[in-house]
Amino acid sequence: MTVMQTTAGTLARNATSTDICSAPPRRHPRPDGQDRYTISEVVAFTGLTAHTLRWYERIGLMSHIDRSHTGQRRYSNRDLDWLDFVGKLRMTGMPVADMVRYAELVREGESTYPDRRQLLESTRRDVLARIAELQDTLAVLDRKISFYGDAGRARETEST
Amino acid sequence: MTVMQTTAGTLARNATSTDICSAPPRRHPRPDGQDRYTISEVVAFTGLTAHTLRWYERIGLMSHIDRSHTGQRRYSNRDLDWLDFVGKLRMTGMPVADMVRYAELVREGESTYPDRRQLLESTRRDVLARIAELQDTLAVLDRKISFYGDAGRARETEST
DNA sequence: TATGACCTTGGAGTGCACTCCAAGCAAGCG
DNA sequence: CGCTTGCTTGGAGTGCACTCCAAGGTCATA
Repeated sequence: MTVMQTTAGTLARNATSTDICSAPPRRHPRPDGQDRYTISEVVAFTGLTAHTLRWYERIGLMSHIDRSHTGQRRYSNRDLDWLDFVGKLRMTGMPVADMVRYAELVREGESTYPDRRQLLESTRRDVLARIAELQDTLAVLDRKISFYGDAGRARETEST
Repeated sequence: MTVMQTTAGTLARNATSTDICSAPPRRHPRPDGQDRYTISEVVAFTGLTAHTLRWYERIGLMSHIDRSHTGQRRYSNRDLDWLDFVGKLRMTGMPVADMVRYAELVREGESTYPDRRQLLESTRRDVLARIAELQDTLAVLDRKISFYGDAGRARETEST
């Protein structure tokens, strides 16, 4: 355990260091203690839809969200951090099923550290490969763009 | 704009410069003249399935493929180049519908150069953005991996 | 207390990009 | 000639990741 990340003057010491581990330097909408966001607030913060948030919970991508006395969801800063991380994983192209697998590992506790690490390292390799592919693609695009070259000068002054 | 990237001594002069424009330095399986590949050969070269190849043709992502006297498809080196490029576009996350749009522009001839250029430039911007996102994700992964750190050392010696 | 915005659920529907199927034609081989 | 393998077609099916719906309960404001 023992988080310890000395990332300069981050006022982020917010991670309770239980499970989410090294928290990103994210500024939460409200400080810990008042972090009981409704689903629509989370929609506003994350850009996900309420449908998607409920669906994430149903499939086990999020552990059970805290509820108000009448059964409405109340998300915490921790949940926001998790959603943030899930967003990153999603960007890597990782299938949701694999993210659920990771979430399960997290729920199982510290004993799954090696598995989690392996999963992340394999993801890391995928990301590196994808970046390489994209850079390759970029080269192709540049070649074609320069071929079409000044032919495109005529119209469209708002090209940026 | 004016891209201008002087990428060393590109020996690429093979493009007939009709439509596909600046062809990538791809070595074709057979030289021009003997390039009448069956669908299963193209499957072997590209990794796509025969289903997908036929489907690409049906939706207009490929212009009509040459046929043998009995009606079987015979792909040319040019078709292979196009599939190569389509593969690149696909990697950028461009929806198939947009690729079809590009294919239509190509079919319409030189008059669409400006539109094609614009489309590619917008794609280029998307690619750059995606690379940036991925690099961001990489940083997050690295942070987490180093958190899980040596906890994962125990088993699995084949980590690479 | 009533109006309207917000929240709940299970289950069904959507859009994308394939992916497969059945029925049938064609070529090569013993 | 029959057999196998490969190719053809239109249309239907699949899997993923949402996305929406209907029917109803909750909450803040007038």
